[in-house]
Amino acid sequence: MVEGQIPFDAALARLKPLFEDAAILKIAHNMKHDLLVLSRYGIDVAPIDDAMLMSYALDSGRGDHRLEELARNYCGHEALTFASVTGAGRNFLGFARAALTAATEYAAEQADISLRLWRVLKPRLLAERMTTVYETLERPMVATLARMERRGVMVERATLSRLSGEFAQDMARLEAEIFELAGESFNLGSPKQLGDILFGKMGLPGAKKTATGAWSTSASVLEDLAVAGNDFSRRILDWRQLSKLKSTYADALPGYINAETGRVHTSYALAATTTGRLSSSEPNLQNIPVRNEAGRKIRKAFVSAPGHVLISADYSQIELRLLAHIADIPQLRRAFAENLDIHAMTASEMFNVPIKDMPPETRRRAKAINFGIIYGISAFGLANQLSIPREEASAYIKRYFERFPGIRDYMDSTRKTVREKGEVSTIFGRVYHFPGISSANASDRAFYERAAINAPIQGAAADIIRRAMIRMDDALARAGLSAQMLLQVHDELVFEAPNDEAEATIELARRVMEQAPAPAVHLAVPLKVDARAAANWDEAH
DNA sequence: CGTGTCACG
DNA sequence: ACGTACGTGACACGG
Repeated sequence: MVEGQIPFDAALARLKPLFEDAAILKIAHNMKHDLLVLSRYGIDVAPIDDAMLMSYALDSGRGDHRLEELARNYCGHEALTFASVTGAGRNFLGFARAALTAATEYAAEQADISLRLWRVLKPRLLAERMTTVYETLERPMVATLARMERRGVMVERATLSRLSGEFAQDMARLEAEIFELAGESFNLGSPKQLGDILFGKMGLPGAKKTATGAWSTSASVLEDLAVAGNDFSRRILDWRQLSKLKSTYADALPGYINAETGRVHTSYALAATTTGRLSSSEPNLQNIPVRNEAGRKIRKAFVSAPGHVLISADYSQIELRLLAHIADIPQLRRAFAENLDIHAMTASEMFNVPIKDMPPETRRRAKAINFGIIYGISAFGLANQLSIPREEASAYIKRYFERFPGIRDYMDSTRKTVREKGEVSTIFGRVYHFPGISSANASDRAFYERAAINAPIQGAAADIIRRAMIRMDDALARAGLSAQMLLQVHDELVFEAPNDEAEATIELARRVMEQAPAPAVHLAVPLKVDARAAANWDEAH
C-alpha cells in the first residue's frame, strides 16, 4: 500500500455508483478499451461518444486515430505521454509515488482531451453528413465487440501441441531432403540464403525481383518452378507451409489462452482499416488457416464448450452481389436471383460454353476475373494471378467488358468521381477521401483509382455485417436464446450455442444477416447466408 | 526496424 | 515507358 492511497475496494465502492449514472461517462477515446477494463471490476457503462470513432467516420484513411495524434491535429495540443510523466530509474516506492501523481495528471489530461476533441469533431460530423454513419455503424459496435472479446473462444492446447510435433517431424524430413538436393545445409527460413542456392548455385531461372532488387523466392515463383517439374522447389513450398502453420499458429496460439477463462480473447480494432472492415490482433483470429488440409487441422482446434456447438454463418459472394447492385448488371442480378454458380455463369458468358459442362480451368479463370474486377482489374495483375501472358489477360478483360458493359461504365464513372471530387462512398454513406489523387503521378493515380473502385464494394460488405452484428445481440435476447456471438471474419460470424439451440440460432442468424441492409438500403439482389453447426470451427465452416 | 513471405477475407 | 491487382496482421531474418 502506497501512502495516501485508499484501499482498492473502498475506491471501487465509491466509484461504482458514479458509473451507474450513465451521464458521468459521456465521452471517451477508444471506449471499448475502457469498457473492457471497467468490466473486470463489475462496472457496466453505457458508452456514449467516442472521439476515436468520430475521427474514423470522418476520415478512415488517416493512418492514426490515437488520442495523441488527434490532439495534435485537431487541437494543436501536444499531449502528455505516460512515459514522460512517470520517469525512470527510481526505486519501487519512489516510482510508485511518482506514478500515482503522474497517472492522475495523465488520466485527467486524457479525459480533458477527449472532451476537447468531441467539441471539435461533433460539429464536423454534422457538417460532413457523417453523423448517421457514426451513430449507426461505428458507435454501436463498441459494446458488441467488447462482449465478443470478453467471451473469447475455446482453443484446444493439446491439439495444437500434437500438431506442432507432427509439423516438426515433417519439416525435419523435408529439410534433410532439401539439404541433400542442395549439396549443403543452410537457413531455410532465410529468403536471401534460399535465393543464393536456387538462382546462384543451382542456376535456376529467376522469374521475379523483389522491391529491393533481390531474387524473389515467393510462392508464385516457386510454384512456377514446381509445375515445371522442379522437386526441390516443391519441397521448399511444403516446408514453408509447415513452418508458417507451426510458428504462427500451433506454437503461438497456446500462449494466448487466458489462464482465468481457458479461452483465447482476440482484440478487434474498429479504426484500423481504410474501408470500414475490422482488424483482429493478439492473436489475429481473422486469418486462421482454411484453404488446405494441413491448415484446417489448426482450425479444428477451435472448439465449442461442452454441451455447445460452434455455428459459422457466412455471406455467400457478398462482394459480387454488391457489385451487381451498385453497377446494376442485369446478367449478374438475374444469376443471383436464380442462385446460379456465378463464376460458371461468367465463364459461360465469356467463352460461350454451357454452364452445365464447364471445364474447371475455364471456371477458375472466370473466378479470377470476377475477383480482379472487385480489386479494380489490371492486365498485369490478372496475368500474374493466372500465370498467363499479359496479352492474354488483356484479351480476357476486353472480352469481359464486351459482355458486361455496365461494369466498365461503373469503373469509368468511379474513376471520374474520384478524380473530380477526391472521394467515393458506400451505399450506406460511408465516405472515403483520396486527397492525394489530384497531385499524383500516373502510377500513383492508378493505385488510388483501384482503391476507389474497391472501397465502395468492400466497404458496403463491411457496413452490412456491422448492421447484422449490432442487431444480433438484441435479436438473440428477444428470441430467448442464450447463444453468444464470438468472432467476425469479414463476411462470417461465429456463434457458440447450447446444443438444443443450434437450429434456432442458425435460423435467426440467417434472417438477421440476410435482412441487414434494410431499411436503410434495399438491394436489387438477394443476400445469401450459409450456416452450419459443429463441434469445431473447421466442420462448422 | 525494414523486408520478405504468407495466413485470411 | 512505367509498374499495379483490394484490405489486413504475424513471423523470421538480418542490419
